[in-house]
Amino acid sequence: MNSISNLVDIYRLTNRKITPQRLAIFNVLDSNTDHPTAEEIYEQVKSQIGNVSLKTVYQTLNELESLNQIQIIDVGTGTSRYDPNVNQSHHHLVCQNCSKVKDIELDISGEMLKAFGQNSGEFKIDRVEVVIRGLCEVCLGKGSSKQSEL
Amino acid sequence: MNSISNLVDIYRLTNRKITPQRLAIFNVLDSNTDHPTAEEIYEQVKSQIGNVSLKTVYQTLNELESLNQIQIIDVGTGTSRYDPNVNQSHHHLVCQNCSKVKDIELDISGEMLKAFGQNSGEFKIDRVEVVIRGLCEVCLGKGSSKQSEL
DNA sequence: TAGCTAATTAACAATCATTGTTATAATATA
DNA sequence: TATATTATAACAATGATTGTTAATTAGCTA
Ligand SMILES: [Mn+2]
Ligand SMILES: [Mn+2]
Ligand SMILES: [Zn+2]
Ligand SMILES: [Zn+2]
Repeated sequence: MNSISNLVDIYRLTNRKITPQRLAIFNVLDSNTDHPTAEEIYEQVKSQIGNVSLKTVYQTLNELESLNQIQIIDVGTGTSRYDPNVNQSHHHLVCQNCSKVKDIELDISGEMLKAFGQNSGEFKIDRVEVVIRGLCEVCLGKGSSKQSEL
Repeated sequence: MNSISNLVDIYRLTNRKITPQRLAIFNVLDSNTDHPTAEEIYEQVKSQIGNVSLKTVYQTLNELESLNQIQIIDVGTGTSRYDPNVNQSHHHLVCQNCSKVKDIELDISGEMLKAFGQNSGEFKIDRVEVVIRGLCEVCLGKGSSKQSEL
């Protein structure tokens, strides 16, 4: 994601209005590395500006994606995650216990991409997404098989 | 997935009943490489034995997964795919145009796994899933940006 | 082969994430 | 400040999946 001021510029240039709701959403996303859900973003925005609707949050997030300012990722946890990290190519670690998502930098290039291409037949590769499942450091500490205990 | 007769054995051994619905579902899944959705399996079963409920299909599929006889995969197309290929470790190609899912054999081992492990910090890796997005051979033929034209 | 019982099914309602609709409100600009 | 345009909120709707439960069936046994 660009900086908030850049986003404001982008919104102005594309004839979109700068509303308190949008600014608050930009703010929550800004350098956020938590891969929050729409609901989580909604809660944070609400605590900042009092009132938003979940619909507005979804709308703005979809808009930001179509402007290539965020990435909507689905790692199979049932809800989409919103990721402002679009400038740096990266992949994801997903905790099988607490569902937290963390970035991992992997160079999918050279040898790997070659190997992928060789096996893919007639398929024209656009992008490669790697999801690594396992246990995060927090869940490793506690017994590994427990469900998220508060 | 095991062969159908093996599945029947597994079901007998675990005190489950061999019903026409279940047999038909086994049959649809048997050496199926299409990664069908529950709905698609439901339609095929219905054409075979006349009546099933979608709920029964979902139930049986979840059961087969917990018996490790199929794999439920979510490649972000909004609906789960059911994959009987569990004996052979593999990954997936997903067409961005028609959403078809195809298997791809990739050796995620040696160099790659080492690289993954080095970047993953304290994270304990259980499994690595690779999703390769792009265009399948069929969609490459037609103009690439069209939606599935019948 | 008929009867018994536990397991299964089908019908239906419910859930959850996400999107559609629309009347009201707020922003940008002249 | 008035006006045009865009955005918001409230609410309903959707689609995939799961929950509930009464009726049915498979598999065993007499
Ligand atoms: Mn990320
Ligand atoms: Mn597969
Ligand atoms: Zn965890
Ligand atoms: Zn295709």
